[in-house]
Amino acid sequence: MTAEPTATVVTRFAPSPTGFLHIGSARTALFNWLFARHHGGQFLLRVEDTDRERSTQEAVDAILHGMDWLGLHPDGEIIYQSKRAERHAAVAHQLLAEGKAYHCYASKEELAEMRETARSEGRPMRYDGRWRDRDPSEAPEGVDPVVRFKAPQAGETTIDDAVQGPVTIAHDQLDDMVLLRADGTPTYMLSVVVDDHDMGITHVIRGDDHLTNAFRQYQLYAAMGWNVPTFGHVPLIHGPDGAKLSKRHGALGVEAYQEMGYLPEALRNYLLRLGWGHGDDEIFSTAQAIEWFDMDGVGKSPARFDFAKLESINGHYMREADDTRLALLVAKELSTNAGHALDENEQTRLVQAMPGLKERAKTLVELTDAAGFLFAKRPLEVDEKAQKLLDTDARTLLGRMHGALQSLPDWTVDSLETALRNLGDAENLKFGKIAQPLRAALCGRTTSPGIFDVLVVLGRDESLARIADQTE
RNA sequence: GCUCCCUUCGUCUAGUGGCCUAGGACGCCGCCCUCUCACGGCGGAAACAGGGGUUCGAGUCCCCUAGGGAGCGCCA
Repeated sequence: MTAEPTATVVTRFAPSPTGFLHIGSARTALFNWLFARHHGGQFLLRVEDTDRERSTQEAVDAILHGMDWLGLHPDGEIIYQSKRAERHAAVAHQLLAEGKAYHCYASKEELAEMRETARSEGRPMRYDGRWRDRDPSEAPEGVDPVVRFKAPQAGETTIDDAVQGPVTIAHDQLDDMVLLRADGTPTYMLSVVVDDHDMGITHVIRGDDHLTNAFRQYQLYAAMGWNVPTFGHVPLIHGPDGAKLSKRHGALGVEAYQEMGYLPEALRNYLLRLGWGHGDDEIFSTAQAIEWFDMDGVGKSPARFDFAKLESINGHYMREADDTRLALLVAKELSTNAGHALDENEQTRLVQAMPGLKERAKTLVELTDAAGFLFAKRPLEVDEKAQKLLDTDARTLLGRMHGALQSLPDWTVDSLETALRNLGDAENLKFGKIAQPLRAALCGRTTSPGIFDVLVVLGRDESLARIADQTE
């Protein structure tokens, strides 16, 4: 792998495969993707699997699926960090040879003690550099040393962060970080820098939690004489209470959002709006998002996750979504969750009912539920509220409706509406008194799409049969 | 403990010294539409964390306080 200086902007998403694609990570990926697309650059994916103990193939798959579902397709090949350990180590050895790194033989106990005293004395908890200039001949027997970076001790570094603005930190706050473990494997801090450099990354857009890491990484770039990428540290997503995002509050994998019935474009729109703004705009097409996205629109403060707004946006996208696509999604939901595979007739009926259905649902789960009456077997299960509507008067009225509808020459919204309104007038009833019992009989519940649409979608035979079921 | 970051309606945000009597969206409340539920329309309540400066003028600049967050591993 070599640096590709051809593209002006190269971003990357670098998750560690230790679980699902976390919602916060998904947003980070989205920002990187958008930034790259906006600038006509590249968006690369690097799997940070150097922690062999915790990394799993399932997690890699989950991340890939999540990104795919959200439509965040990476450019180029996926880089696996674990496969690059030799190169990372080589860089460490180069640093060692140049006197910019050194062997450290301090034991874990010593390190712990160091932190303890530092803390009690009110100093930062740092490695004190005891092996920094010590002669290697003093090395204890039988101890495998780690390689530490010889970080500058005086002065300070300022990073002009694309999100946070200029941030300065004094060098005495940073200790000599470990580059190579005692077993010779590279640490994260080394690997990221080497990989980002080798991959030609120009913009490192990642979570806020890496802000202080950026300074150590900056020093590494400097020691190697490499160009330092632009950093952009985006604030983390918080829960509704302002604290860390908990599972209950949305700290889930994107597949969980899929299961909750959200559309990918809705989740994407929501995530984009969370911590980024473009004037008063709320809804963005992909093209608009790409056109408008830039780092200066990213907010500096952490945002709280709000399901209510996600639902609202999802409702918007559901209403806009294609009927056939929605019907397919509902069918899938039905077959996986209810074991009910729709036949061709049912599928057609579902598509036909979709315009009335999708306007009333905020998620695919609600949509599927609302579509239930279409496939219900007679005699219908009637829920409690609907049952209440079907009192004796209503049932006799249903009998008359049955009579009036039975003789209709054609079964269309117009003819049905005329017939039923006439009946209402004749009986001197408000139309609600007609529609509600009819809805209860037809759907087994008190809410549904417009009643004429329901009749048409169900068809003459099924409608009349369902009405008849409730008249005796 | 130390360092860094953050702070406009309940939430997401607009706002880059006068356009702010602080705008939009979600949510909430009321009304309208109406066959139910939604959608849609109209209207309403609702915020510049607090205190000092700078300035003719501060939500916007500076300082302090408070609150929140992150980092401080031979994890990533």
